[in-house]
Amino acid sequence: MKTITVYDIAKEANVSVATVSRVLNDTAPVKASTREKVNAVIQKYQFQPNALARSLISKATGMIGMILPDITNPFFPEVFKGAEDEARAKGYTFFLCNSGGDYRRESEYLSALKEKRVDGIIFLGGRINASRCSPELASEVAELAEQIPVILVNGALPKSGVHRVMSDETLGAELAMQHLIDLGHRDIAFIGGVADMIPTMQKVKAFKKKLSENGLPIRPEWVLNKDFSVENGKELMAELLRGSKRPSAVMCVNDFTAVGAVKTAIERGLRIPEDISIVGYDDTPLSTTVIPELTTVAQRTYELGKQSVTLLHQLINGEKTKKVTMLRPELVVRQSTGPYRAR
Amino acid sequence: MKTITVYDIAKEANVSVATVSRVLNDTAPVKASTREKVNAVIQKYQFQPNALARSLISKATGMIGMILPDITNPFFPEVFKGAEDEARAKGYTFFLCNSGGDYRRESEYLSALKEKRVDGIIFLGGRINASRCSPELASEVAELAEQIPVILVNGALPKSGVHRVMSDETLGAELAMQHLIDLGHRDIAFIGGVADMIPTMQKVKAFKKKLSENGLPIRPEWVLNKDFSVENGKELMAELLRGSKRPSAVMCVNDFTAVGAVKTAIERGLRIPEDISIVGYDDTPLSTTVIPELTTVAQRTYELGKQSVTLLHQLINGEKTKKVTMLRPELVVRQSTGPYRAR
DNA sequence: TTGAAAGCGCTAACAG
DNA sequence: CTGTTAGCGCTTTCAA
Repeated sequence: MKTITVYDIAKEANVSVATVSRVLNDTAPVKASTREKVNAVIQKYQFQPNALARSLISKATGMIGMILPDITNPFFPEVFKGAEDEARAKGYTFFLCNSGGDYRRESEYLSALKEKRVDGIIFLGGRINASRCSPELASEVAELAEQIPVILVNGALPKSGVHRVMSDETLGAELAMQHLIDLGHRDIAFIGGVADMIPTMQKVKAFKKKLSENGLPIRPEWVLNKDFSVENGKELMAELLRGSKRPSAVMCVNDFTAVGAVKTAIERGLRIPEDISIVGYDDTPLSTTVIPELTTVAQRTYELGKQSVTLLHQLINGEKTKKVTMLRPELVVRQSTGPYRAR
Repeated sequence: MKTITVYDIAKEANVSVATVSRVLNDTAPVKASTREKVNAVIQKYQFQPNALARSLISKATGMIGMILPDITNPFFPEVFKGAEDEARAKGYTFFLCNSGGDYRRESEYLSALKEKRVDGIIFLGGRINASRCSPELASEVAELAEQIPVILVNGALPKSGVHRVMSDETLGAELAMQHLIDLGHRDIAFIGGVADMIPTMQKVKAFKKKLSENGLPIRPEWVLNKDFSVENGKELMAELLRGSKRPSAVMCVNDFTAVGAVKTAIERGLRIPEDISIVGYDDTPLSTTVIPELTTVAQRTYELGKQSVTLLHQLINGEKTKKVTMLRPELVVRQSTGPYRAR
């Protein structure tokens, strides 16, 4: 089936392709009668101009690429949704690239997106969370960012001026800790996360800082990392419970590990929050799904996506914007935390 | 910054653009020394050919569009992941379009994807689940499917031969019901879903069929629909519990409503499964997150995505494929169901 | 207002 | 093996 082009329209409407283009884009005055005639033919054939050909000339594709580590982690769909809602009005469509946090795949996608000439890229996870991101990996992104607008979400690249939108995870962790301390807890543990990923490091640092500030000892055996899964939450909670003394409160790196922690605690016959308080992070839908519902830190995930697009759009239009946008997280108190009770 | 093209490469390497193209695509023999020379220049400038220009000629973009109703529902990211994993190896990139189930937005995206000349489209939710999909809405997709390969996932269009990959939801619902009946339950309710959406209808039908087959009465007040949310699960469970007689088992349209049902049941002091059995549907990650873990029906979500791409790829290559691929769901027994106990 | 013609960056005959 | 050239489908001067 022959694809129909502006030439076909032009011929049938007895005008030139230039005129067809003009009515298509409303880019120059066209006599009303001519316009109607052309539109009629366009209607008749349901003609849609080839976006590829257009983009080839205009140098704009209306496409944004989003690279993220794991779309099955409910945090990311929320970011995506925020981004898409903001972008749709502006006429963008999204490439979604699931990197699995794998640097190789990130590179492949970066390259593919560049070839496809996306107007901008939103990058999450993977290398931009690594505490020691290799110079090659970093400069790959930094160099790309000089050709195509790039926004880093909740991450950073060593000595590169790439634009970022961030949730203040240090503050978030402090909020959670302060809450626990206000409830009278003194024996607090931290579980989950990857020790050399920046978000984890920031949280651990805030955790320790809050302990110190309040004259509480830091017990190394109460700072357990591994990954971000429910499974890991279970394991680490079990490990905590194996110790001679058990904490009265546990701060978790995210909602997944918090859920795991809750499950293990309950299995072991502990009541939450009477026997042990647990706080999550991210405020994913998961947190209201568990029993008891999770006290957690909301990092305004949706907003993260939205802001990224707003910024990206400004960048694409050549406007100057601030390098770092910091979003303020909020503590959401639900059922999994309660006052300290002496045993 | 000037974008560099094959001409720049050609000039610097002292060859013609044709030769550059040849080494780029390995489409005709090139003398080894020439090839090296060209490659060196390509390396030097980190040249990447413009995919738009390529696609304009080749009539293939390596892009697949996926339209789905709600990326924050964990069912869909899983489908996406299956699709992407399969597609990545084949060199495709994905447009992800979140329709919100809104027909208007579906149409907008359909149109945008067509303009962008995607190689194929995977369509989920929205109109293809409506029991009475208007002829215009249906033919919009059907007509598009004659120009671009389209796969419908877990849905259908009235009298249209569009290719589909489906999970057998009738069988799935029967499996769940049989399980409850085998456990000795006779007072079974069904909650959740939208009454005029096909997946809900199929499940309700299977639900009723199983009751009849086993000589059990169908109580209209025990078939409650509204939507697919956790909130709705809570509400409908509450309504069930308000009745004079309460069911000993509840089948839910999906895991969300099942979680809601579990929460309300526990709040009301019921033990699960001792006092009431609850079964979900979809086997989303949610189901292992709740306490007790959900007995549910796995519809092999990941596989759904994977198969869609396999099929789409065949269609794109002009191969003949069967119109309907039916995947067999499986019952996953966990903790939320148990034998009937007389009260 | 309108048309002719020159590209956008690349591939693919067709010659040599 | 390699170069010339004509497009792919559209927009955009430049003239008329």
